[in-house]
Order: sequence, then C-alpha cells, then structure tokens
Amino acid sequence: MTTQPPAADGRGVSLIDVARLAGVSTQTVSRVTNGSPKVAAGTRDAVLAAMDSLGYRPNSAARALRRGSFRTIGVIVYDLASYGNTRSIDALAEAAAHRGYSIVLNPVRSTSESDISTAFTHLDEKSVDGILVIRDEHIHLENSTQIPSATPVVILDSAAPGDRPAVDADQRGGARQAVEHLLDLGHPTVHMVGGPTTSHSAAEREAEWERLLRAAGRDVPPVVRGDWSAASGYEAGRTLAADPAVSAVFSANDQMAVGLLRALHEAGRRVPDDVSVVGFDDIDESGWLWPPLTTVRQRFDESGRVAVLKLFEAIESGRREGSFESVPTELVVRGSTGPYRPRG
Amino acid sequence: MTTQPPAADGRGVSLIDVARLAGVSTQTVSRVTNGSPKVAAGTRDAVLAAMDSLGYRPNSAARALRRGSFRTIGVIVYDLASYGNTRSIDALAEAAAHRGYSIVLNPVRSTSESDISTAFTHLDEKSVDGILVIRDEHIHLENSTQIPSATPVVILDSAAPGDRPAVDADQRGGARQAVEHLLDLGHPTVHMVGGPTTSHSAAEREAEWERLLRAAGRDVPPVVRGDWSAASGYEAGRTLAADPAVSAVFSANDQMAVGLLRALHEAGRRVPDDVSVVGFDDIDESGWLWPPLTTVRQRFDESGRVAVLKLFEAIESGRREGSFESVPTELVVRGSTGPYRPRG
DNA sequence: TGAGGCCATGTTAACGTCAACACATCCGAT
DNA sequence: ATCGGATGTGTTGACGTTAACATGGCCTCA
Repeated sequence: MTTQPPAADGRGVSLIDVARLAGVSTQTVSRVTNGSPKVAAGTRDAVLAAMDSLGYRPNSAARALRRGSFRTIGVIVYDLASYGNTRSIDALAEAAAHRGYSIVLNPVRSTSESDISTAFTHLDEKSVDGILVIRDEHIHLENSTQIPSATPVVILDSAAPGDRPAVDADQRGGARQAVEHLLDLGHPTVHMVGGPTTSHSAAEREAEWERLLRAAGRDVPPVVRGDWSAASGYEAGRTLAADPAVSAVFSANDQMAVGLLRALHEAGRRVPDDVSVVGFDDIDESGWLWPPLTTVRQRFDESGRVAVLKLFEAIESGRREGSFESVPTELVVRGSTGPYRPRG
Repeated sequence: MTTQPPAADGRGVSLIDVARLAGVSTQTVSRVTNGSPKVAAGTRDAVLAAMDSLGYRPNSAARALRRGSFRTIGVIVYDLASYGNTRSIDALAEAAAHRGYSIVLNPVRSTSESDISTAFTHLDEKSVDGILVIRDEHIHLENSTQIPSATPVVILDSAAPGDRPAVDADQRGGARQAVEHLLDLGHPTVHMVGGPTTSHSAAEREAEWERLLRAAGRDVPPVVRGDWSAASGYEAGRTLAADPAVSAVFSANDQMAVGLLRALHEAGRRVPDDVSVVGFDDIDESGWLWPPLTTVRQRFDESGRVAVLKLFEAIESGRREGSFESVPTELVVRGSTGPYRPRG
C-alpha cells in the first residue's frame, strides 16, 4: 500500500531493487511494468508486490533515453493569456494525459524568427514526440530548419503553410452566421469592427463578411480596425456611434464588443433598439453584459482535442503531411441584436 | 550555420559524432556544451564548429538520466482557464525559461485525493526538479505520500499547510483598499458578493471586509454568495438590487461584478449614482465595461515570477520549509464608484 | 634542476530501462 | 522416444551524457 517512505537512501527505487526483492531479473520486472503477456501470473504478482512495497516508479528519463520518446508533446503558444488559447490548452492537456502524454508549455513572446527557432530547438532537445503550435498569424515554418523532420507538427488556430496538418474553427462559417443573422433582422447592411491585419482569423471573418454583403447586394462600409482589445473596441465604437447610418455591427471578437457597447451607451445609441451588435468567441462574460451579447461561439475545447488527435495520428502513422480540419461554430442569440428600426 | 539537414541517418547526432569530427574526446565536447572553463579556446572553437556543421543538439533524456534532473518544473493547476492563473503561468513560464527550465503542465479536474496523487506521481516520474501548485483552495498535502520528499513544492494562490513555501496576492490588503475606498466615499456600509466557501482568497477578502466594517462601527450585512461566475454575480445582483439600503457593493471578483452591473441596470439602479461597485482582479474587460469598473488589481504576473524564484531557491538550497510571500495589490479607481447620495 | 602544482584533455564507468537474443522447461504430435 | 514449438525467464549490451579519476605537459619557485 505504498505507505513506505521512499527508501531510506536518497535515490529513487529502480528496477534492480524491485528485481532483487522479488527474486527475478530486471527484465521480468520491466515486462511487468509494460504489461507484457509473457509473464506467469505468480511471477507477476510477486513483482507487483515488490514494486508496491518499495514504492517503485519507473524513471521516464531512462525510458526516454532507451526508446527515444518521452511521451511528451510540446506546445508553442503565442498568447497564453487569451481566452480561447487557454481553453484549447486545457482540453488538449486532458486529451494528451488520457493517452499518457504530458504537455511541455513553451510560451513565446514575439513573432521573431529567432524566438520561434529557439522554441523549436528547446522542444527538440526535450525529445518531444510532437509539437503543437497555437498561433493566429501566418507562420513561416519554411525557414525553420530547426524543426527536425522527424517531429510531427500540428498547427492550431491558423491555416498551415504547405501540407502540414492544421486545425481551426470554421471562421467563415461563423462569420456567415453572424452576418446572416443581422441581415435576417432586416438591417440594410452590417458594419464591421475588424481584428488586426496580421491575424489569420480576423482576415477570414472579414473576407466572409464582405463576400456576403456583396452577394446580397448591400453596401460594404469600410472596416473599423481594432487590435482585439476592449480598448480598441471602444475606440472603434466611438467612430461608429457618430455615424447615424450604423444599425448593425459585427465585431470580430467579444472583447472589442465590450468596448463597443460602452461607446454606444455613452453616445446614447441604445442596444439593440438603435444598434444591433454581434461578437465572436462567446467568452464567459458575454452572456452577462448589459445587454447580453449575441455572439458566435467557438468550441475551443473541441479544437484542442481535435488538434491532439491529429498529432497522435501523425506520431503513430509517421506521416508528415496532413489535412486541414475545421471545427464548427454556433450562433448564440442574446439581447444585443434586434430587428432593424429606421431612425425617427 | 546549421543549414545542414540533420544527418542522413534517422537518428540524432550525438556527442560521439561531434567528438569524432572535432578530433577530441566526448568529455571535451560535453565540457563545451556545459560551458566549462577548462577548455582551451582553440579546442572550444573546433568543437563548436563541429557541433554546428552536424547540427548537434544535446539529448536531454540522457542528461536527465545522468544527473537526475531534467531542468523542468511541473505545474499542477486546477483551473487553467481562469484569467489569473493563465497570467501567472505565462509569467512563470518566462521566468523559468530564462533559467533554462521548461514547464510541464498538469491540469487537474477535480479536487479528489486520487487526482492529486496521480498528478504528483506523474510529475515525479517525469523527474521534475520542483513542483508548483496553483490552487485557490486549502490543499491537503499531508496525505500525499506521493510527493517524494526530495522534490520541492511551492504553493501559489493559497496559504500552504505546514511550513511549505507559498505565494499569494495580498488578499487582505486588497480587500482593505476596496472597502476603505467605499467608506471614504461616504457610504454608510458596504455589501459584499462573496466567492465560494471553498476558496481561500474569497475567505480572506470576506474576513477583511468584515473586520473593517466592524472596526468602523458599521453594519455588517449578510454576504450574498456566488461561485466566481458572471452568472452567479447576476443572481446576487438581483437580490441586492431589491434592497434599497444597498449603496455600495464589493464583489469578490470582476466576473461576478459584470453580472452584478447588469442586474443593477435591469433593476434601474444607476451605477455609480445609486450604487457604487468595486471588483477584484482587474480583468482585461474591466476598464471598458459600462460603467468602467473600479477594482483591485492583482499582479498575477508578479505572483508567478515570485513563485518560480521561490522554487528555484528551494531547488538550489535543498531546504524544504519556506516562508509565505505576499504580492501587493493596487486599487484602480474607475467610473463604477462615486460619493454616497442618500436616496430621495 | 627538480619538486610541486596547475591546466587541458582523455578514460572509465554508471545513470535506469528495454530490445534482442539465449536458454531452459514442458507440451503434444509424430 | 523424439522432435518442434510454445512459454517463461535470464543475460547482454546499448541509448547519450557526465562525474570521477587519471594522465601528461608546462610553468613556477625554491
């Protein structure tokens, strides 16, 4: 029952100790820990008993050295503190743990080549079995000779260059849900608060928004651009609030929508009576803002899960090229959107 | 310039290859990688050149096996998706990376003994050099024989049992800043939206709130309790909005304050004219809510940094007992608080 | 001029695990 | 009786690195 203190001597208990106590060879002990069928029941029990009384734990460093794999996947993430990324990582870590893998976290500050290379090098040294890159910008892996060709890489949150496997939310589909919802409510057109130009998802959302407006023969007003922050949403909101033609706004994320709502309030434009607002992400607060925010929910956890599965697939199959997988979004209608009412 | 593909054969390049190419012994190469001073400049250059042309990367599994340390610290976190924890982890990872350590992430779902034990066991097998536990509840490490006594543990976010080193924001000080701010504004008393009873920080904030009210000879109204979520804040807000005596509310976190604001809006109680609200945390959105939220800012990044430093200290000194460190908070006054105005 | 010491380098062995092979049994089929 | 083939177990060596010790050359100082 493992209540023993971990052996008087400072060092850990090894296969040898267990083998000695059980009166077998180390190889037999190894077979037991790895669940080999070629062990007699009696022997197995004796070994298990010995392991238990000694409090034996396999040493994964030795294991890793021996088999070249550490049962570990490296995660390179550019903005750990963002809502979605955290969600994805949480789900991803669980999925990985479920398979007996651990996560080595590697937050990267800047986009610079050298930072990325360093991260890859670092992970390579750790003998990770695969690498997951969470990144909403276009990634130049081409230059990264740092990635040993043997290590599979999956990109999360962005289209991947070349033929690498990638996972992303269905940005286009989500934007479509948002824009169609607003058009269905009778709004003559939809204004857009866009994300930063470097962002892949921002570009996708905008492209789809524009495509739909054109397809419906509506005006395509200029994009008011933010940087994802609530502060930038507020700025955008001040601009939009000043324009009486604005009756519906699609914000590329919820945080900017928060600032947007405040700007509209301050300008005396009521939501949703005067202006309807749709966000993107469905962060925790969205449903409890005033008014509660209609938004496009991303299944971040699902993305994380899918990404790990793809990675395992690559690890196991040894294949390096891969397909793109898109995770569906869902429109959540709340109080911030309503039917179009001409000014009067 | 490492543009070479990593050697035609599948396996990695080892010390032996480098040594052979440079015409020295493996030990000398090892000394170079570890920056030993006892290497002649000429030899060092030759070795570096060889490493470079071969694209050599040290194998950390072998290293770990040899020296029993993996230059890795394990992080056990109970709620990865929470704003503060993410911030802390981000800062902590950077501080660790700075010292050449990596982070193994170990999110834990439940509080159950077995879950915790599993996490510890898992990390122990990974030969981590230290463990950081991020947890806002009281932790029963006593029962965890799983922790090898050799591995230092630092607790972040909570008082630690026994004499283990711990780091936490100055919960009491933060609560004091909030309550004193409201009393200074002339409010006869301060109502409180509390966090879950299991939470350490919630308890601290409440205790201080109560202490201050008593010290000032004010009424101590019953705590309206939430679970940190905006949804629960909304519920709490409905209760408080119905009570005309409520003129100032201290919410144990910002998320609940979001829901609280909405409930007050809906009930027609204006903020800050009728009711002042103070939150805790200073999440990204707080400054852009309507009205912008006065709140107590936690320096999550600082907490993370301090925790790693403490851990390194423990790793290096070998000492296991440790002190408690508290990270100061800061009151951020915004639009949600104003002077007391008797109803009328 | 020789003793002592420092310096740069090499040699050996070991960290804990597991794959590959070798070797006993024991079984049933010829 | 003999052989082929399971079945369970032991032996050997290697994964890549580094600590500990060994060596040989050169410098300094008495």
